[in-house]
Amino acid sequence: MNQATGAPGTARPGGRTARVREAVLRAAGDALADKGIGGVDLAEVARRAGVGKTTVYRRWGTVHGLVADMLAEMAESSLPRAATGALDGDLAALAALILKTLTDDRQGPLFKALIAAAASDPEAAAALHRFYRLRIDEWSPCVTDALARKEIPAGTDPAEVIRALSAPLYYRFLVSGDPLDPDTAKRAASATAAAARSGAYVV
Amino acid sequence: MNQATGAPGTARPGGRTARVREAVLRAAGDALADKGIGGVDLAEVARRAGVGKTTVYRRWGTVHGLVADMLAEMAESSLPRAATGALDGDLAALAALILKTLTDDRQGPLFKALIAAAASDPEAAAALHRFYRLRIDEWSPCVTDALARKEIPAGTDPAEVIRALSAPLYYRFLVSGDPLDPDTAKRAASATAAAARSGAYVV
DNA sequence: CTTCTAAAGGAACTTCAGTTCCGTTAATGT
DNA sequence: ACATTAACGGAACTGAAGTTCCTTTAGAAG
Repeated sequence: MNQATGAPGTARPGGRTARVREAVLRAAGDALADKGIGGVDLAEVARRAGVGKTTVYRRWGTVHGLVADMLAEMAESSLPRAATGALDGDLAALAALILKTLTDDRQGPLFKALIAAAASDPEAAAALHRFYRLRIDEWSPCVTDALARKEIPAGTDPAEVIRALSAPLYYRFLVSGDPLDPDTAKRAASATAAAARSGAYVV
Repeated sequence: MNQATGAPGTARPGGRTARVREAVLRAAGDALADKGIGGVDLAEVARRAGVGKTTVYRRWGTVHGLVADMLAEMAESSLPRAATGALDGDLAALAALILKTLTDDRQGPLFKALIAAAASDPEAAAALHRFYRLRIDEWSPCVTDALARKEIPAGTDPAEVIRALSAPLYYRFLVSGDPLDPDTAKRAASATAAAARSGAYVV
C-alpha cells in the first residue's frame, strides 16, 4: 500500500540505506575537499564509497544534490560556543575557531567547495544559508550575554555582530586571498567588539 | 623564424585575434552570469560569440581559463573613487557601489560565478586576488585622506579598512544569504568607520 | 604588393559522464 | 518466519563535451 512517490531513502531510511548515505557523503566530502566542485565524478564517489553508481545518481542526481544533503547533515551537528565572561574574549574565541576551520587541510577546501556549489545552485544555496543561520544562532548568546552585562548598547542585533565577526575571515578566504592568520582573527574580534560598543549594530 | 611557442594570441594580438577575444569574453560573461560556472559549455560560448569552438578550446582550454582571462581584462578597467571629505561619507559611497554591483542583475551572478571559479582553480584564484588587490588599492586613498585629516589613528592600514568595509557585503552575498540592502551597506560603512576610529586597524 | 605563418574554422572522431534496464538484496509490517 | 517491495547493484547504452586533423583566412614584416 506504499506510495513510493517520495525520493529514494524516505520510505526505508534505516539499515542499508543509512549506511549507504553515510558512506557516500563521506566519499563526496573527500572528493570535494581535494578536487573541488567541478572535479567531482559521481561514479568515482560511488566507487570510493563502495556503492553502485546507479544508487548515487538515483538518490542525489548531481553533485549539487550531494552538497545540499551534506549541508543538511552538517547542520545537525552542533558547535559549543565560548563563554569567557567578556565580549572581546568570546568573539576572539569564535574568530579563532572560524580561522581554524577555514585553514584546516580538509575543512578549508571543503567549505570552499560547498560555498562554490551554493553559488550556482539554488538548492545548495538554501542548504548553505540554513547551515549558517543555525551556526549564527548558536553563537548569538555571546552577544546576548554582553547585552546583559551592559557591555554594548541595548538594541544591538546579536546575529549582526556574529556576521560582522565572521565576514572579514570569509572575505579573505573566498575573495581577496589575503593571508588568514591569528592576527587577522584577533583584529576581526577587536574591530567587531569596538564597532558593537559604538552602537554600529543597533537595529 | 618565429618560435610560436607562446600561447595562441600572443604573437599576433591585433585585428581578428583581439575581436575574437572580445566576442568570446563577452559571450562567456553572459553564460557565466546566467548559468554560473558549471553550466557553461565552451561550444555554446563559441557559437554565441560567432567563433569556431576549436578556437575557444585552443586559446582558453577550460572555463577556468576563460574566467582567469576575464578577470585579467576586468582588472584593466578602473573605478573612480569617492571623495566626500569625510571617512564616513567615502566609505558609505564605496559600500553603496559594492552593493549596487552585487545586486545588479548581470554583475551579481557574474561575480558569484567568478568567485566560485576561483574556489576550485588556482589560476582563476590568482586572477581574482589580483583583481581585488587592485580594487582595494584604488579605494585606499579614502583612508589615506582620513589619516591626513587625523580622523583615524596614525598607523591604520588603509587596505585593511577597505577589506573590513567590503567583507560584510560579500559575506551575505556568498555565505549567509542574508539580504543585501542599503541598510546593510550603511551599517557596514558606519561600523567600519567606528572600528577604524577606535584604532582597530592599526598595524 | 607579396610572402610567411599565426591564428581561426570545419568536421570527423573519441571518450566518458550520466541514463536505462533489469535482476538482486534486504528493510519493514504482519 | 514470511511476504512485500523499497532500495541497491551490475552492465550495456547514449549523447554531448572535448580532441584531433587538416584547410582556410588574415596579421605582420619586408
